[in-house]
Amino acid sequence: MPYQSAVFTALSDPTRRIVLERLRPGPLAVGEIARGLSVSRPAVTQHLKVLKDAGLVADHAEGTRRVYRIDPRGLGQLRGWLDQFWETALDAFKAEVERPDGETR
Amino acid sequence: MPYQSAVFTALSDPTRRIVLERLRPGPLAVGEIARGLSVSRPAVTQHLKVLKDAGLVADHAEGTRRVYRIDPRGLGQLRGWLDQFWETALDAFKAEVERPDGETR
DNA sequence: GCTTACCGTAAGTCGTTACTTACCAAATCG
DNA sequence: CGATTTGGTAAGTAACGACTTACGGTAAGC
Repeated sequence: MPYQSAVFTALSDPTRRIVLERLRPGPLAVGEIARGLSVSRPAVTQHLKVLKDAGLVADHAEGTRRVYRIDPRGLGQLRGWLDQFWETALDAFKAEVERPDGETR
Repeated sequence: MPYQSAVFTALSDPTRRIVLERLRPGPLAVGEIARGLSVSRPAVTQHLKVLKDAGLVADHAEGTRRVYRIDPRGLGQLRGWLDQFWETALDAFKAEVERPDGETR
């Protein structure tokens, strides 16, 4: 099960978000992901480990290659947090606006 | 306008997420946010600056106190990213599942 | 079997960041 | 006006994180 905190940590790095973007059209092997990126292949491997621990990608062996794909679970985790937060925060926000003047407590 | 990358960076820190949680029911002054947290008040101020730069909170002066509240713009930024990513990634994911056998390209 | 391709891991380095204490400015209250 | 409350800023430190090069291990190809 993906851990919420791990999802936020994983998404905080720009390179990892680029990796996710590259996987969006479909699965890719590590070398294919690294090709065109500005960092080395081992760096990509390390990023993939973080993304995997967060439940954002999944992998499987394919001969000597290792193919990674988007894992919907991590995205679902984020969506759940956002949906819940969004709703109650917006309610509070509206209630605040409708409150008479500067009665902030 | 909140910058996408700043939103992810801001949300990556656990203490900042706790600050957001504390603001969820409604606006609070800096001292009230810091009270009960495990970090000092100046640390909270620094976190609030990061959250503000990301468009996740907004503030206004109220006498000598400074009141912070959730800013919907930052959350909207995140939601936009997630919605777009979610949709196309899930399409690719489904297409992958329905693909005959191991034809990974 | 030997070479080649592919990838994960180890170890070390450098920059960033979250935190603390100390200090200063501004508004309120007596 | 002086004292108090409130909070942002400065400076210094310690820990973390992203990166590199070097290495080892496994599957495929000749």
